[in-house]
Amino acid sequence: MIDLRLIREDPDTVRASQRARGESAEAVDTLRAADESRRSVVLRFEQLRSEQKSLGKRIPKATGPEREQLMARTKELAAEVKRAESAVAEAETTLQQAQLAIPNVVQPDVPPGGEDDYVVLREVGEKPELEKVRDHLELGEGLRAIDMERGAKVSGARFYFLTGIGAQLQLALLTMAADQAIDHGFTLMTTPSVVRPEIMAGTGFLGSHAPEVYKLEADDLYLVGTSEVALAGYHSDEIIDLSKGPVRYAGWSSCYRREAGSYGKDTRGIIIRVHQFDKLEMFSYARPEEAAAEHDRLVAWEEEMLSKVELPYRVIDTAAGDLGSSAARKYDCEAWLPSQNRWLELTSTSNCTTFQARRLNIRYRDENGKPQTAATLNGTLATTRWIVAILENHQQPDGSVRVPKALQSYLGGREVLTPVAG
RNA sequence: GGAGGGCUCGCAUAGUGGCCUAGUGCGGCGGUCUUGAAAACCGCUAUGUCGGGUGACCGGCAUCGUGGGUUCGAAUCCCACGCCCUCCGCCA
Repeated sequence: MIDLRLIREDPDTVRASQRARGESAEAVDTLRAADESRRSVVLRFEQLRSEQKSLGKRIPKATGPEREQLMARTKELAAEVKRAESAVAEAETTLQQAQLAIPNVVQPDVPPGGEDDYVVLREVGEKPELEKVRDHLELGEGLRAIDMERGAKVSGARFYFLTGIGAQLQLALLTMAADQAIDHGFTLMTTPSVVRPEIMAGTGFLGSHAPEVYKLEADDLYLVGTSEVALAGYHSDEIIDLSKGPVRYAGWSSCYRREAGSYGKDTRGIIIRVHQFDKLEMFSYARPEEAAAEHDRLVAWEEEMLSKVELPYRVIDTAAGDLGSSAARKYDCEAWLPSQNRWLELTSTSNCTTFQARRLNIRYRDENGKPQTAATLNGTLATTRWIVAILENHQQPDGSVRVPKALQSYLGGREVLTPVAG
């Protein structure tokens, strides 16, 4: 939810942001008008209410004709106050709708444009030179690590089993990520997979993302698509202490996504779109002035993980039109995918500035002890999808897969995963 | 699924129509006293929003789980809902 002060004091910045995203700049004026009309009806209500209260207080002491007169006047006022009050309620609804229609203000240096207008910030590592490229599914099936067929049999398309070494590999990866996060001062959390509507709405996923979200209709609850939702909700309606720097959580959870409208896309294996996967997510609460620096730290920690698993990757600065509604800036790390000769998103880190926290009412106290809205940030440290890149980049001609050094101790010292015969 | 209890300014509690401008205790902050500390005593101690000066200030209004209703007037009475807890039942 956008800051109304910004709309009042610097609407041009918001208009520019809307244009960069490819969205309506007029929405800014709609919001300004709603803000002003709300203020005027609030003023009227408060004046009437004030008169009603002060006259009402005189009634118990008044007698005779004075009392009659007061009663008559306050009775009138009661009706007027009621009308004014409903005008306020109406104006507030209008205001809120206009406010929710505007996504977060993008940071000034975010590239404008859509999905393909990202800027590559850096490319790290060497793409492997492979004579014969097997894709991750062929490799995974050879290792008896991935079972798509039975996933579909049991749960439908886009579900899978990780079996044996596949399950072990995921556990190793997530555990390594958790250890790294803990080393950097994060508090490890396992989080609820199911959340209340106000939490899901507060994190911004019920806007344009709504069709992506699983809803448990009978219970009016939602399945989370990332532990970001639960970790953002964790401190909702609280005033937290940020005086000693950002508060950091690492959430370990399964993630659920409907992937509506993506039928027929990326259907092979566990590449891009599956309904369920596991993730280790970083989440930071920070003072707004330190959010950009924290964002840089999050991306650095993602790169640390990528280098530990020895993957060639690049970092892109996502264009304005491809940002989620809560994000003011987003960096993605994409690993090389040999089987498709392209880059595959493995991590995504967003600076949501105060947008998400305003809606969830998450605040901190500034130097003067005054409550201020906090900034929130999130970033991926490892997911099931990383297995795809690891298998493909570290494959060997015989179908075996080299285990990156840092990961070996998490796999009982194994240096290579070898195909199972038969 | 059934039954019961609860929801008040950080925590704990008081408050059954106007004396509530929501009291008290704890905790926290500041001060007095003290060589220092403790104790004691004194003071302060929510959030949002609107308006005015637009500097750390002044005033109004709202908020006692949420939304309605009754009333000149609601923390208090009525209705609906939400959430938390306990017990019983059922259960991977």
